[in-house]
Amino acid sequence: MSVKDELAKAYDPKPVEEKWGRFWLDEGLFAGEAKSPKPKFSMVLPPANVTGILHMGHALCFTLPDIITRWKRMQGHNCLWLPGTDHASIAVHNVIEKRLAEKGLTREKIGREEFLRIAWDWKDKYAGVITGQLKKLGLSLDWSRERFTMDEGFSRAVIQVFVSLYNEGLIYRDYFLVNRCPHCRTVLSDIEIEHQDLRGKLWHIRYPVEGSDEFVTVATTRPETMLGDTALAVHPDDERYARLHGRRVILPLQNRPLPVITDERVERDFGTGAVKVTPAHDPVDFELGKKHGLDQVIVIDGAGRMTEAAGPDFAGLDRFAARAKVVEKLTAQGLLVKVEDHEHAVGHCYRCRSVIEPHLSWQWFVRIKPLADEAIRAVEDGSIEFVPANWAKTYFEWMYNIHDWCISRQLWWGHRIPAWYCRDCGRIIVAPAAPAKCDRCGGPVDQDEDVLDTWFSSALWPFGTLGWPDETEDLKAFYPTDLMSTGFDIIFFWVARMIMMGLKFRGQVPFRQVFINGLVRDLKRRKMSKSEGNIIDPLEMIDKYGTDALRFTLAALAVPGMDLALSEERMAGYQAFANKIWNASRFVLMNLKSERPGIKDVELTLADRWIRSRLAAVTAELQTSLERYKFYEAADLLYHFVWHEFCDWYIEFAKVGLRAGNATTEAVLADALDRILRLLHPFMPFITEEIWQHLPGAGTSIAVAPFPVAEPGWADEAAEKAMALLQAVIVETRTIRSENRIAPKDKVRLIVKRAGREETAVLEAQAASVKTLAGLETLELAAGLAEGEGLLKGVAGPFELGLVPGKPADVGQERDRLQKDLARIAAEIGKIELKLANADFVAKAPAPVVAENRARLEELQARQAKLARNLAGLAGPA
RNA sequence: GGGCGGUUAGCUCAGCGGUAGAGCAUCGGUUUUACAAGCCGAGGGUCGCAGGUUCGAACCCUGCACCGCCCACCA
Repeated sequence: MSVKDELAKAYDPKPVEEKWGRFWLDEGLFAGEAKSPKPKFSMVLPPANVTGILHMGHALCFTLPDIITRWKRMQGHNCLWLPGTDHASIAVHNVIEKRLAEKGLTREKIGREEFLRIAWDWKDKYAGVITGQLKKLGLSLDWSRERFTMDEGFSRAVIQVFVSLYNEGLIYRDYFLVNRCPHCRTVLSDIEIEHQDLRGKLWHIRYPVEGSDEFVTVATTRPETMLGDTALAVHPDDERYARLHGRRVILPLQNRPLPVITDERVERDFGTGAVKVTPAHDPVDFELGKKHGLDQVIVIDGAGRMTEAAGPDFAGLDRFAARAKVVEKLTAQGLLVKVEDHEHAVGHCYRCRSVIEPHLSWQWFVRIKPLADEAIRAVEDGSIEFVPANWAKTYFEWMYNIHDWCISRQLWWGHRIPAWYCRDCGRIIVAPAAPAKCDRCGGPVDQDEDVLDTWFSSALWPFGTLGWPDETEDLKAFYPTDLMSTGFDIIFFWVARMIMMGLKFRGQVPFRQVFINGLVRDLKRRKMSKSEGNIIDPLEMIDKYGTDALRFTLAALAVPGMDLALSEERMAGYQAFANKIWNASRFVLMNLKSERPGIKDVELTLADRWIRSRLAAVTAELQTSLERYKFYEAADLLYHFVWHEFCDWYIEFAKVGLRAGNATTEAVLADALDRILRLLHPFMPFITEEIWQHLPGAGTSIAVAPFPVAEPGWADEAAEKAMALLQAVIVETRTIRSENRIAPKDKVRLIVKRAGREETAVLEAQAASVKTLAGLETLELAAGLAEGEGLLKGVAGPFELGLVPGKPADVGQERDRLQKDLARIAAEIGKIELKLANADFVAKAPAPVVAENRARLEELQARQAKLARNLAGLAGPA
């Protein structure tokens, strides 16, 4: 491609994204190398849910690490970023079972085998949707290593982990009260339950005391569970109920005698101080039941319907219908004392939002404490670092209070539990492959019907994807990974478990750092949700504003760990930025001959030296920001530098140099653009690649071009000071013009009173540039400004300016402005004088601070004097 | 009940001990040959409240208020 190729007048992202997206993949630029002398940088992408559709949360969570990866790659790292998908068992079940239901079918009717066939078809068809959408984000993923949590190798890893934990006694089977979702028809772990405060009722029910006319009143939020009561509990020291110790009460509706037990866990102040105990349907009661040896009567089944044990009046009823009927019957029998409003937390399924039912059943559990202890240590000793650090607290809080993890699910889509039960002797065999027969009695065996929690398999993602349990080259080269980027909502679900499993099975942490990004919200700070209708769809945004604009927006809003408020306006702003880059590049390319001229130091103009000095500084600052994952800071830095320094000042100065035929300025311009593109590339990969490829001497791809380093020789304090001086003169002149309504086409004379020798020399040398940028007819240096000639006066740094307009100006505005300025300066002077008058300040503040204040005071006083003179000059002739 | 975060310009947010910042929005000017998705200029804030530490506090400490999350077995 040659420089002569015209760039379109406005940037059109679509063809560019299409072209380079394909190019990067075709060239294999993002493939990690198992054998490489370069330092490695590896990450695994949080596996995308196969039922998923790309949303803004993904866009954020993936764009930020992509910035890091692209940056590392350009710095010469051997980068691997491995993508993949997650089988998402409950979500897939919900989708498929809903479809079956539409045809009047259930999974039980079609059977396990047929169901799995449908699920695999479905997965093959739809997993591509999410991965296709991921590709549109321009992520530098190594698709040649894409994995799926149920692919052959990964499944082998899952089974091996299960077997090995079982053999070590870290996985066990138990008859336990667990959470069950009646809708999804599976049990769930504790963290899959979302507690929500609901306004409910507290029903007060009288239980007759056996062999007397007395009653005891208990309070409950779930009257239907009383059918399964097996005791009544009071606090041992509660004198109100001392008379009941050792006696029995009669359970209404069931006419069953219940023992009265005493336990310190009963809160005397809550309700009536007497509590019904239902070991099969309440977690606390379950424990009380175990402690006191109570019966466990199951009155609600796994589908949320009342069982035979609930009695003929209730059997078969839905739990909520049963509640109404229980209340009705109690009322009829005069046993309902009162009903109070009562707000309390109710558990809901995190997938379908149904009310959770405590459910007594045989399940598999991970004995988690030993794993958690190691995982806690890894964060405590800094082997793993949370960014921002305060998320470690959340992690610790959960880890210290962790409960055993229920990992069996009554579902079919997933990794089937590798446990077999002997039909004859009941022996449990846990093995990687099906045993032919019982190894104890030779009887036939049946495999456990359940599958494993999806999170059990995703916990192995960082090493399972790299080939474990085989000692592959990839595993050796890329484990442990360097960074994990994810949302705080899955710290417990996923991050903590990866740490535990990584340490257990690799003896090493799965990643060095965890970057926690915030939630994407709308401008009113609401969570984005379909029902609210406030979704900002990333694909739609890409379509409207371009991927680069979307990425830059996300980066610019990304304060580590903080939620961000996204708006389309913001994206439009960064689309404009992309366009600005585009046009600045067009300008540079238009002025560039087909080969880049060399840079001769002696030919460097002041502006050339200045932009190189700034470039060096910005490059260094960017480095710091990225190292700390301060994406917003990095984005802001680049935005400001490119737009307000490179475009607004340097290009304008360079025009003067170019007109004079300065080849070095041409070269500096091209070199600065080249560097700017490379600095921007991690944030805006597409537009930077497109433009960069137009530069003479471009390499294969900007994605593998070296990331700029701050050139130590480019820092140039003198140039920065001189530029500040020129900018002050130019801005002051423009302000005077604007305030006095001097039309831009009116060329004015500017008279500058000479100041210090060096400063005056700078101005003199740069007169051509100043004239162009300030729109001057002439720039004259004088020993003083004539008074009373209707000069419009201003102050710029050490200079006093006098402006002579072609036409007489409206001086009223100017007077207002001067007066305002003076007032402001007087206030500031007052503040500083007060400070300096304070003996404590002068004595105790560090010397440089005091000196700074003195200098500032002097400067302000000088400015005040000049402005006052200007005002007086105005007042005269006006 | 425990824990975490927030409160700074109209909006969204930086700043976290020494002159209050950005983007957008607002107002005024402007078709200057890279860009009107532009250019030039301007206005706008006792940094939630009350105490304290300090020569000095938006920033550190204490308390309070209001918002938002997370965890939790008062039925």
